[in-house]
Amino acid sequence: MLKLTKRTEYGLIALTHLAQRQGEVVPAREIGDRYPIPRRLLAEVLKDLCNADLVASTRGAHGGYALVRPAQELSLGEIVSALEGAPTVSSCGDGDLLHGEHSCDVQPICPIRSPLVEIKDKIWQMMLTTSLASLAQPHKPYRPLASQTQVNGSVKSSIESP
Amino acid sequence: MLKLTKRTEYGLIALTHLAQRQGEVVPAREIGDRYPIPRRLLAEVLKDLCNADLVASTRGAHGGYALVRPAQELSLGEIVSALEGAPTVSSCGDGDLLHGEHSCDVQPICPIRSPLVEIKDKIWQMMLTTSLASLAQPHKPYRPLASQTQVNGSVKSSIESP
DNA sequence: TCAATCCGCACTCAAGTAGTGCCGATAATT
DNA sequence: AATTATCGGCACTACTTGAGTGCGGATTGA
Repeated sequence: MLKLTKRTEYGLIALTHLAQRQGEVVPAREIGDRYPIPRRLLAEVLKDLCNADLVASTRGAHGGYALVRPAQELSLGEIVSALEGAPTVSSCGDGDLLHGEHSCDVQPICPIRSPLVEIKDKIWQMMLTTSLASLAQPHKPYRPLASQTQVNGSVKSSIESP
Repeated sequence: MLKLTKRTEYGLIALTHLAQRQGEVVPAREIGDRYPIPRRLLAEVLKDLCNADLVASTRGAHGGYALVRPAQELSLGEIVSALEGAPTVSSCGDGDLLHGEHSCDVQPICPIRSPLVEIKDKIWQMMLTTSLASLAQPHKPYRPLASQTQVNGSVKSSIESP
């Protein structure tokens, strides 16, 4: 339903916490104490981040986790990719579609493949160009993008649905 | 996992088809014949689009569906919202968060709420400013956004994951 | 040795998604 | 009036994914 999972949410919280103690080795327990995240799940998430080489783990007493790169160089895209895979948006178009390849059972007459892929890539690009550091900062008020595919007026703002 | 559902995919196919016959009343059967979409599911999707007043239905023989507005004035956001609700991205921040309200069990120390909401809104804004008409057109090659939160180099391009 | 920590396997439970069946209501055609 | 093509609504099954948990083993510092 186009939403990020709890895993990602927890991962972002953990990474943000690690970012605040850059250079230090922080045990998972400390993070679990500070935020209402199920300990066991947090461990799972940290393991994934470790496998993706976004954090480094130290075992044994006084062990824990640490960022392998400064938060400015960690993109949201990498984090999401590590925790739930790259966003796909549509079921077709998961391959290397920017260059014309595809495999989709609605093909070859599927009229929406390429545009949907374009949307996927927009989202993905945004994530790749958003750093963990920028997430940890207090954010600026939202400012709509200058979009290239404008809708002629009459865009409803009744966005939320039950 | 940050993807649109089949319902939305089918809906976009159907709407694109309707857009090509703007003004005409097209039976669901015609759409079902042209694309490998389960008939029954397609009917379900069209019903939802009808309830959301994106298409109008005519019953009886020679009945069918038609767009209520030209495709240029139909936003992707409206369509997605009709078929699967507005994107939430994070579990917290589903209310009117642009103006400071929130309810989240990780609050008040959740360090990622606002930024995640910001991301959600970026995605949402993109969908609201993308028209159905632009989806139906052959798309231009992808061009990265000029983003305001650039990552310092070293953004991996190994995007796809198993 | 002991305690704190990470590591790995496997499992339950709930929720969401995909898809289907059936029959009634409506309306043009004959 | 009967027929046929179409939409409308209810309810159901099967599958996939997500959230969360238990347990014991391996590693390392004190």
